Amino acid sequence: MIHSYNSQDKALLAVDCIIFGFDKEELKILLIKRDFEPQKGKWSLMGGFLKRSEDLDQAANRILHHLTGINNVYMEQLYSFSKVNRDPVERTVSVAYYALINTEEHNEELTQQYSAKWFNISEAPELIFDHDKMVKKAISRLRYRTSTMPVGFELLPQKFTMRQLQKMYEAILGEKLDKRNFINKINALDILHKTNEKDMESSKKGSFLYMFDEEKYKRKAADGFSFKL
Amino acid sequence: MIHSYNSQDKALLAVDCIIFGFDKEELKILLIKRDFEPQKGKWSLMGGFLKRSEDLDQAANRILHHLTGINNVYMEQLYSFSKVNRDPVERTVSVAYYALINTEEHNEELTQQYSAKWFNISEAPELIFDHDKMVKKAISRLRYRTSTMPVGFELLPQKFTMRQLQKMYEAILGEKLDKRNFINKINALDILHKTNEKDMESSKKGSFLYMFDEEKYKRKAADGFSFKL
DNA sequence: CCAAAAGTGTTTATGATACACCCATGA
DNA sequence: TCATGGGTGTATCATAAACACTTTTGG
Repeated sequence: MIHSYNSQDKALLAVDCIIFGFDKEELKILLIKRDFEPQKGKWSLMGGFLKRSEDLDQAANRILHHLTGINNVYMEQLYSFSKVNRDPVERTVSVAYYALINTEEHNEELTQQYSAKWFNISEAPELIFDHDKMVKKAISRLRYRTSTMPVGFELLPQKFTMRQLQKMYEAILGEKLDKRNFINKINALDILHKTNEKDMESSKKGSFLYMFDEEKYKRKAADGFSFKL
Repeated sequence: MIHSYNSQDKALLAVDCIIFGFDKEELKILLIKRDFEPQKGKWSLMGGFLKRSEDLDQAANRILHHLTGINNVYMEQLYSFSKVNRDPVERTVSVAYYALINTEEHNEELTQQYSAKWFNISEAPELIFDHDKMVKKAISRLRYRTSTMPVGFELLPQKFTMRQLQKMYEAILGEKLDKRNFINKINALDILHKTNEKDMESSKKGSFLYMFDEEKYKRKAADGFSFKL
């Protein structure tokens, strides 16, 4: 075994982002239509290459920002994909990240520049390379994550109704939930703040708006409380 | 954004292996004493660099084989570590893998060549670079994995007693389990095969040896059964 | 006055936990 | 005969799941 660094092969390191959004009913992903080879014209995840001056988290944030104009969102490293010929042009290892963003907040000019489009996860087109695998893995990780941590609020506006929250969880988990059990569970967690405001759009009666109380959650978490949906 | 591949920075891609073993009482990791710079003489994980001709899984297996002489063990990709200066010599991104092996089966000549040594996880020395972080993450992943999949049998001989199995889970989870509840749960899973043989080493009465019935598990899993310890 | 969504508790079932004694055997 | 670990079942508790009616109000 040779331990000298300079005799080693180097590889291109890419970062691909699975960008999740939610639009009242369905979980969505943001895809771009490639305007460059290879596979020009096909749909793919937004990606880019790692620079010498940044780590992978920074690269993922930069790439997300390029496409959406958004910073400071929930992002998590998913997995590194490395099949030798996964990219036909050059040996490239890709580290996949997934992000949760509020679809309302992205910069539409930018996404238009990239011919990006939101797709329901159930209706997304076939993607290039191994990107379909990445998406599949991202959904599975997201399901696990949302059931063990208060992750997902990033997909909603700051103030949201219980029904919106429930629909979001249903979209992520891919199953219907019981309304009363859901509310009981969420209330038992005691990490939401009920505002006095009502959302009047979805019904005549109106429904109360809630906010995620991150500080409260952090205090409880530090105190040994463990989130479990 | 530039899409040409050849204008991009390349990086060294390393693979580091967290190698877990179990010796009747304690969860252990196999560490090597570095005989090369940087940090010569310090303890570290076994690692190596990705070659052009292999993917990360293959690299991890190759590296594990180099140190232990073992092939075909349970291995799982953990996470990619990429802090810009994590390796002082050169920009290196390291993909961590963890493996579960039966400590009885490794090749001691090889491990001696590398000045490798087994440490109880609670007594392991400080490691170079970010390897401590890797180990911590590996333990946490291992705990999750063992409680949702029949993973861990790899740490035991093919035939094992209920008590050994329980001790193994206790070592991984870091907590004592109730003997009766444990056996009830394992039996309810119905994925072990009870042999007629007894292990006579640990007691005068002797205790029955069991084997993991992988085929049975696979059939059940394909049928929607989900492992839950 | 009625359609449409909001809000609200209790009962039942299931799974998790706690717990103690007899058995077999070699020394 | 006794010390050591092996083996076994039940009762209780906690959490999850099932379930239906009343309220509000804009049209």
